[in-house]
Amino acid sequence: MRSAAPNTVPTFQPLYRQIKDLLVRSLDGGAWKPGQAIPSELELAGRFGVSQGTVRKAVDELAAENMLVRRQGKGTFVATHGEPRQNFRFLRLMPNQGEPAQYESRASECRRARAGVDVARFLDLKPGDGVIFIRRVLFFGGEPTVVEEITLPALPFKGLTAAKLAAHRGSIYHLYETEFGTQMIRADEKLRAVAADAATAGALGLAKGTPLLSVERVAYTYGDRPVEYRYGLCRTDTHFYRNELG
Amino acid sequence: MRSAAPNTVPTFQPLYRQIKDLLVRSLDGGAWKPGQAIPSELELAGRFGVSQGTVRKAVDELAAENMLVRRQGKGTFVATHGEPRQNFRFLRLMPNQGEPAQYESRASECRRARAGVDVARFLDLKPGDGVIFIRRVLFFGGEPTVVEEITLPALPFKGLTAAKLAAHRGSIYHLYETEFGTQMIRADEKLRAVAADAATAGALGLAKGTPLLSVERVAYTYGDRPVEYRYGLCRTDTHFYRNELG
DNA sequence: TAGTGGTCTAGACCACATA
DNA sequence: ATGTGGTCTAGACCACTAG
Repeated sequence: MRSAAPNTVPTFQPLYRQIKDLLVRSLDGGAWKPGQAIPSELELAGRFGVSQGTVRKAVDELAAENMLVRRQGKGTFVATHGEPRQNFRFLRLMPNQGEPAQYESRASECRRARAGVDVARFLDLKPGDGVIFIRRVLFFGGEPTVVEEITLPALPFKGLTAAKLAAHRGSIYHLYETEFGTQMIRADEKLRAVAADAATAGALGLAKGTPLLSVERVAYTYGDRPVEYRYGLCRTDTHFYRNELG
Repeated sequence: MRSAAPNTVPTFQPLYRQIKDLLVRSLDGGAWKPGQAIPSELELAGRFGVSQGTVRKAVDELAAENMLVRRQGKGTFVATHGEPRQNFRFLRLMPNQGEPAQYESRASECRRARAGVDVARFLDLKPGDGVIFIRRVLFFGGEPTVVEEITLPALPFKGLTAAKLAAHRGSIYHLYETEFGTQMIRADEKLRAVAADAATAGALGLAKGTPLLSVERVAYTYGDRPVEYRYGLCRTDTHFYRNELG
C-alpha cells in the first residue's frame, strides 16, 4: 500500500496515485482507444482490489488533466481529438469578430529530414535522428492566416505523407491519434512578436516586415514524452490568440 | 439539501457546491483575509451542518481555482499575491535564458479619467463612469521591457496615487489586495503582434515599427466581476510569453 | 501531544442514460 | 429496470506541523 521510496526523499505515494499510474500505463499501451469507454469504476475497483472511492479519485485527476472524460449515466471515456469541442484546447486563434471560423490546412511540404541540435533537444532525440518535416498554411474563412512548420520523430510517425495530410479531415492531432496511435495531452508554448520575412509575407498576402505572432510549441503525449515540435507564424490583424489565466 | 431551481431548467445543485458558494461569499466579504487560515474542515462542517467530506469537496474546488491554498498539517489559507510563488500565475514573460528576473515598475502617469465605450464594456461600467488610468513601464534586469496602460474602476480603487504605486514593493495585484481589498482571481487575455509606435519605441529603446507583443487583459475578482482592464506592449527579443496548454 | 489536512473504506442514495 | 457516474455520510487511520 506504500511506495518504497528507493533512494530519494521518502516520498509518500497514496494508493489512488498508484491506480492512476496504472490507468495511464493502460492508456499509453492502447488498452482502450480514444473515444471508447473504459471499464466502470466498480469493475476497476474489483480488478485492482480497492474501493470505488479510490478508483474515483484516480479517475478524477485524469479527467482534470483531460485524459479521460466522464459522462454521467454513460461511463468514462478516453479523450479524443475527434470531437470539435476538444479542438479549442490547442487551437487558440480566434477571429476578431464572430464565431470561431472553420479552417483548412494545405501542406506544401512533407518530407523526411534529420533532427538539428535544437529540434533534437526539444523532441528528446539525438542530432541526426530521423524526423518528418511538414510545412503548411492554415486558412481561416478562406484567408491564409498561419504558416506552420511541424517536426515529428520519424519512428512513431512512419508513413505520414502529404497525401495522408491532404486526405484527413479535422485537426492534425486527430490524425496523429487515428493513424499513429499517438495522443497529444499537453503542450508548452513560447510566444513572440516577429517581423514577417519575404517568404512568409508572400504566403500570407502581407507586406514584408508585418508583425506576426510567433508560436513555438512542444507537445507531449502520455508520460510527458515530447512528440511534436511546431513553429507557427500567425497574422493577428484579423485574429487574436486567446488565453485564460487561472 | 436541494436547490429549488426557481424558474430555469431544473438544474441540480449538489450540497458541496452550495457550501462552496457560501465560502466564496465569505471570501468576497472579507471574512478571512489573504494569507490567513480559514477555519478547519471539521469546524466548517459543524458550522454548516454537513459532513467533513462535503466541506472537503467544496474546498478542493476552491483550491483548484487558486482561491484557497491547502497546507497539510497547517490548515487552509486564503490565496495571496504576496507570495512570489503565486506571481507567475499572471506574469508570463520570461527571459530567453536564465531565471525569471526580478522586475521593477515605474509609473509615468496615474490620473482620474472617464471610461470610454470599450473600457466601459470590459469593466461592466457605463461610458463616462469614473476610472483610474495608469501608464507604466516594467523593467526587467534594468531594461525597459513592457509598456502598460491599466484602467481601474474609480470606486473600489479610490485613493490610488502615483505615490502609492511608487511606494509599493511587489506585484500590483498585491497592492490591490492589501490597499483596496480586491483579489484578482482570473483573467482573460488577447494576444497580438503589432508594430511599435514612436512613443512606445522610444520608451523601450527600440526602433519605431519593431514588432511587439500586444497583451490585452481583463482581470476578474470573486464572482467574475471585472475590475481591471490592461493593455500591454512587450518586447520579445529578450523575453518570451510562456504558455501551457493542458 | 494535539490539531490539521490527506487517504481509504463501506454503504446508502440520487441523477442520468439506455434498453 | 439496470447500469453508470455523482453525492453524502461516518469512521478509522495516516502524514505533516507545531507547541
